[in-house]
Amino acid sequence: MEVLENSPKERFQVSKQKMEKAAYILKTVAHPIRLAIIDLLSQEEQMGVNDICKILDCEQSLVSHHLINMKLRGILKSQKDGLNVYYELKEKEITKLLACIENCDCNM
Amino acid sequence: MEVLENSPKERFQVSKQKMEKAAYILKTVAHPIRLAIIDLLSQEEQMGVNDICKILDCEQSLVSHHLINMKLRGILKSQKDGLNVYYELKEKEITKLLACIENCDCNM
DNA sequence: GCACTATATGAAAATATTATCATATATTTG
DNA sequence: CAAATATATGATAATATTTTCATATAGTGC
Repeated sequence: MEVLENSPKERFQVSKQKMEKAAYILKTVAHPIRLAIIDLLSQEEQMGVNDICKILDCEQSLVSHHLINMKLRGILKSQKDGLNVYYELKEKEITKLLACIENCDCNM
Repeated sequence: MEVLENSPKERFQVSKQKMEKAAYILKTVAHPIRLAIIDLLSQEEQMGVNDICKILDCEQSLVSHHLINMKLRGILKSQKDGLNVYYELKEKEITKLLACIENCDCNM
């Protein structure tokens, strides 16, 4: 049984923080290139920067920026092997977002 | 049995479009105020603009912009009753996004 | 019609995100 | 060590999003 309840103000603060965190994750991911990267990495486990560039038909530098940013924000991790850097999903849960959105036809 | 397969290029185009659409929805929603509104409307079914303003402690004009934008992009719908305008989720599925994100602790 | 309330609108300012380009760094190979 | 390759970096430009403010519109009650 729940005994300690938060005051309305506390509850508000808690939910505010929660929303900020959620928005932060969503923003990190709300971009076609980034979603495509996540999609690739949900199928492929690991992938080198150049492969990603080729598949997405995207400039190396742009892809690199996106990868690094997503890594910084805790969505990806990477692993170096010689000249190559392999990126990987840090948190596979994130792929559920894509599934979740696909189910949600927001009549567009 | 699937007979017609897409060519790699077609497949790429399809997935590109899918990612753009998904990103569009995610962007619409990836903001603390908007998530808070969605959260409220997942509990309350319908809510007037002013109530939302008060609960979120947010300027009327700002809230209105967010509401109208989300409506425009197919996340909300609204209903007028006298002076008041009541907003409502158009697609309840969208609340699953929040649940989905909460499960996904992207170590932050 | 006047005052009041609720909501919308639009322009401008403030911020944040994304793309591009030139170049740096690091690793491998010969 | 020079050349080649893969990736990262950083500044800037291009764009997009968010906030603010002033004001418009529209409905209610007197």
